[in-house]
Amino acid sequence: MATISEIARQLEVSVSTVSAVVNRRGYVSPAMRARVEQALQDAQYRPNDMARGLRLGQSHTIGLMVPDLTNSFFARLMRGAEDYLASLDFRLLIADSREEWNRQREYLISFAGRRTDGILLVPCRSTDEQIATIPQLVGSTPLVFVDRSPLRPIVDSVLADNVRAGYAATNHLLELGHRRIAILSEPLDLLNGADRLAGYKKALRARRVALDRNLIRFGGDTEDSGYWCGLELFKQAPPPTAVVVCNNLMTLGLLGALRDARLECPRDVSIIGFDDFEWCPHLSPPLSMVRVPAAELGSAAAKALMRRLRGAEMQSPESILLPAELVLRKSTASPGGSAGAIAARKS
Amino acid sequence: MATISEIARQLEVSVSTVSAVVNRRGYVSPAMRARVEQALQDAQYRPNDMARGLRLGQSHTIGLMVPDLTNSFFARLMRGAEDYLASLDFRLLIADSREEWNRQREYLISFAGRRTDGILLVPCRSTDEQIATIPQLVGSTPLVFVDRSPLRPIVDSVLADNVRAGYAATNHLLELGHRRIAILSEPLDLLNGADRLAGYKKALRARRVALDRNLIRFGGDTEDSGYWCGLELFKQAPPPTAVVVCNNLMTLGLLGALRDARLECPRDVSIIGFDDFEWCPHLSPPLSMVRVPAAELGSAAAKALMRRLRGAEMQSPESILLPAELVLRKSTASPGGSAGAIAARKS
DNA sequence: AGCGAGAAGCGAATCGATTCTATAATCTGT
DNA sequence: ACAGATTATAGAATCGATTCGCTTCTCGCT
Repeated sequence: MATISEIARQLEVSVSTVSAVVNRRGYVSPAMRARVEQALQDAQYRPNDMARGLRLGQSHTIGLMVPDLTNSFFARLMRGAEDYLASLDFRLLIADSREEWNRQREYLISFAGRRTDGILLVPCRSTDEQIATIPQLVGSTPLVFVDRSPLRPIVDSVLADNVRAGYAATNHLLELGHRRIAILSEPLDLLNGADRLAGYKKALRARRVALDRNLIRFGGDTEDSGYWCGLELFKQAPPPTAVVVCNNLMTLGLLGALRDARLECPRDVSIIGFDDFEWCPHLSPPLSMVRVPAAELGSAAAKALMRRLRGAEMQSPESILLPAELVLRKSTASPGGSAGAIAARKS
Repeated sequence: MATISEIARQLEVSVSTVSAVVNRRGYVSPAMRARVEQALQDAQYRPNDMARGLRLGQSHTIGLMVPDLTNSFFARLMRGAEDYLASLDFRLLIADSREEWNRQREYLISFAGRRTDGILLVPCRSTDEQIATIPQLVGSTPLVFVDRSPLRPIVDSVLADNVRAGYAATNHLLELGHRRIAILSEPLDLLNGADRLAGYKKALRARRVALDRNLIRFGGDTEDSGYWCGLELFKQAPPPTAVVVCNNLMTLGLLGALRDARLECPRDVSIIGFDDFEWCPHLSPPLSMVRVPAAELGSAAAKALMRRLRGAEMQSPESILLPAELVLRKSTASPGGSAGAIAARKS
């Protein structure tokens, strides 16, 4: 592939002239410009981004790490970030930690090695000590947490308003008349898991419904964990009449557990999940969900990161909350068994 | 972030010595090695990949472009490629063309600019002329088509055995007794769309069932196109009793069309889709699918690309076909209406 | 003692761009 | 016609690594 100095030699001009043409800056006569542009065309010249990045000390690249790219929630988040960044002519480097700290670690080091200008991180589950090492891994690269963040935020974060979302989901079930409401929570190591559970507790307290520890289960971000936690829940006597499920994969798992326990939704048990996805309307039954605005999280995070990049270096960590929306379909009903699909409303 | 020469100056040694330690090559005394390693540790040194790549003339990076990252099929394909490449210490640069030629074009140029060592391309729908320009966009970067390829392959490609898959799906319906079998095909600009349709035709011919042009519809890779094509199909008199749908998004759309046309699956119409996905078992009804081995496509393509990279430059284009598998659930039955779930078998 | 081999480390060129400075050429106004 | 400004181009340093060749030093062997 042609280099700028090859072009210059061939034209018998200096590299600085060719560079001036490529970057449209400096004084170049129209005649010279035309001659150079023709040569660039002919040679299929593409500037070497590594050389350019080395010289400029920046790569025009943002790293984005998510815990599971096959989860459409994160794919949509990525699109939101990509749309915004592409408009500023930044490229996105995508990495998938698969919820494994070691992968995440390797990728962060790789981001640092490539000198990405900034990093958007949906952190994988990890211990506090691991989280604390992140700044050392990425050096001085600006970083923004998206969707998930450590309990004690160390840098900017962009999250859904999970307390309100958890509250709204639980409250909807309470309004339908449920009193034995279970929750399939995420681990509490990250803020969104903790916040959703907090919202759940808050809603119960507001209605003076006693908290039953047996109705709180902790799963992971897998279908399996939803399945097994679900089976355990329904083994209890009396079983819960409704379940709040804190992410989409666990929701699918719970659906499987219902099937195997020969329970019908929403007749025997109501379900409300998190992280709406495209095929929810086609499931049986069509699932009521808390729709977390994935794409908006991505773009808002990208925006926050860019703000850090240009100036604003030294400001204290900031946390942005985006509202989530309750989408009601057919998986929730009154505990008696009567159909109870209620008009959708904002949380 | 520390550079190699800063480390060298601080230690009062030459950069070549530090480099030798970093890369474990050349003669360095144990004492010196220890001293340098300590300094590297302390300074959190990470080699600058841009500088290294510039010098070495290679980036240790492979570009992967897919038409839709929110489609779990492509996400799984990506994982297959990533797993294999990570084991060789290559990094993956992921791009999402969103089925738009211009995006794909920009990303390919960006890949070339970064001097990716190779490219894995699931091409977006495009005209023959557009396809023909691809080699110019990427220069001499080795390229492998994955999952989709142009009708006349110009470089290596790794595909599913789509003729056999289309044949198997259609044949299954024929065996159940269907005679009016529609197909929701993809456009014929790329090989897999054409091949699946060819398999369909071949199966009909083998059973001496006449081809009805009205039963062949062309959609895109969207839920919408599946919905509208589906509505049109069922407006006909007599309507088809079964449909082969050539990708997963159209399948979801068709499901919506069935609902709106008040048809029940499989009682009124049988459906068999392509590109199995995780939540198929939870749909209503659980969908029978042709499972295309997404991860295997990804890893096989990565493997083929690496083969090109080390030697084998000058060999003629090669095409690898991977078998697809028929997964039968509850969306297919005999046309009379009797349930007809049949034990799964290999295609 | 003399010689060569190998070890240990240094210095400089190089990759492909950008950009500052220097210089040559042209133009402007009086 | 000439000082001074402006325009057009060339040259060289620089970014952060790698790597080749060179020098110096230490041994071991005869």
